[in-house]
Amino acid sequence: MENRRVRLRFAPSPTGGLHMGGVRTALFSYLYAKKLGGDFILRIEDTDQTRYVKGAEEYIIEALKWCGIEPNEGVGFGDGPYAPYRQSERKELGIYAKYAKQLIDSGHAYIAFDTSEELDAMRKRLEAAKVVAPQYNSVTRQNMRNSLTLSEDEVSKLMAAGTPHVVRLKVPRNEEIRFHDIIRGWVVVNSTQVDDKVLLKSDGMPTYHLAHIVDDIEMQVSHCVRAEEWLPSAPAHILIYRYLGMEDKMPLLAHLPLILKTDGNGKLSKRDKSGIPMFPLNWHDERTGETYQGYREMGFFPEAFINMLAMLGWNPGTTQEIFSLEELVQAFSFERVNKSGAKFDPEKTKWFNQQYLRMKSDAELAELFSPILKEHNIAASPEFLQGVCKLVKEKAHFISEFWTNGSYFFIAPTAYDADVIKKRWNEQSAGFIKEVASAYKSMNNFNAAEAEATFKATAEKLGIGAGQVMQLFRVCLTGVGGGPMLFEMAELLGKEEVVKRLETAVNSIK
RNA sequence: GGCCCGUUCGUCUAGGGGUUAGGACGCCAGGUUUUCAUCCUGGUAAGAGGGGUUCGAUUCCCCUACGGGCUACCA
Repeated sequence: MENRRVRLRFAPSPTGGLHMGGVRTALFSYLYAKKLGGDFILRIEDTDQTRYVKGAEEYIIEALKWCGIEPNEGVGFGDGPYAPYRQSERKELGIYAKYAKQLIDSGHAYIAFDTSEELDAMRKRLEAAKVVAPQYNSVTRQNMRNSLTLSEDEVSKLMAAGTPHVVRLKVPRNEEIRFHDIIRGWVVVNSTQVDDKVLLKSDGMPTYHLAHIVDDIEMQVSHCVRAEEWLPSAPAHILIYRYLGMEDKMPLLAHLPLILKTDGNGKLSKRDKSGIPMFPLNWHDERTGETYQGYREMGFFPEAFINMLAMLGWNPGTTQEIFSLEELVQAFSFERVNKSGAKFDPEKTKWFNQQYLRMKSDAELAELFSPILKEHNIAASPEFLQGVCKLVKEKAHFISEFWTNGSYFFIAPTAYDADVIKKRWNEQSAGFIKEVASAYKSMNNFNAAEAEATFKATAEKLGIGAGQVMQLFRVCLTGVGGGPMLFEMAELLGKEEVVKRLETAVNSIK
């Protein structure tokens, strides 16, 4: 345990799109592994063949790549010294059966032949009898069909006949199980609360309980990081390690708090009313035909997504909120992870994206904006594009807003905000706009400062307060009442275009 | 129902026996920009309840309440 290499694994099961809670688990594991110069491993836990979803594994890999938290070992990342990293493949190697046998041989596990009908009947009986913990355990197993109640002869006979059976953990009665969690401290549970967990299913596949322990042992995993929902089964896991004689080599445990729904109560669901995605990338569920939007597709930067996720349940202990991945690696520790679940906040999530948007250079933004323009069949020079980005970035949360709020940079308006017209347009307006247009026309050096000076001079000449006509001028130029710096915008559009737009506006308003 | 985990502004959170209980998002107000947005400044708002321990408890302990998780041959 001491001085062993830091090795953390992210071990999702490919049963659907990886949601943000899973990404956060991966993130925290990645951060800790990197901080200590250890390994970050991706293991695929595909032991449930009935829930296996095609494409899920690829999705997980792509999502980790997009997030920038790439494993250095495991499925999709070049494997490594402990290959294979897919549990279905490891099962073929007989790894789990070997450990199960060891448990049976040492008297800590047994074979059970009960059918699901018999199991159901048992539970019904227990419930009817108002038994406090209706489960397969040290007392109820005495009335079931297993290698503990059947004679050796009967067992061999059933086995020889190929009778379906499972291997169960023989959990002792009334024993105190203590374990330490890095985030929660000491947790104590009485073994009477733990049921005789199935270790090996009747199809020969291990359950999660056996599989993850075997693999964590075999793969030299040092820390087992997972969501809080695993806390109740941790005592059973302690027992398995103990019976395997590996308790002293057990990974350190860290149970992460859950991410909760934005509205109301409960844990995150696939779809959320907030309009913020629950998945890193678009996820198409073939079974229902539904597509869930991803952060990537909605226009989030991976850095913003990761930053937001990191602050959900963890904090650096300072007031710093914006962290690059490298900074997170440096600052992270499980000691600063909260114990309680966190509702995630859509507004703050957008705010994070805005922060990252503002940090980008105009050239980078132009690069990101180009594909959107292409979709609209618009071509523009890099200089013009950067100029637009510079002006529109201040109020945007997403690159996509560059288009929704700034398409007028590329397409002259054909309609003018009716509210502003109604409020500001009067008998003087047309004359004023015409006057400005003609003044601009004769200018040689058309830039923001000159355009503004000329604008004001014209207003003064006509005896109009500049403030009265500014917004009107804006509407004539862009069609809308709000937007970036007015005269900067005029400079960018250029004299020709400005004059043309003003003239068009005068002719079409009213 | 049982077991486990949790509970500081609306949300994410800091702090921790004596603090004006701090920050961020949001919201509100003022200022700048003779428009809007940005930006700046300020404001709003919190330790579930009840018992202890203590000179003193948001902080430690207990109970209750509430929230969450688990209770499968799913992970």
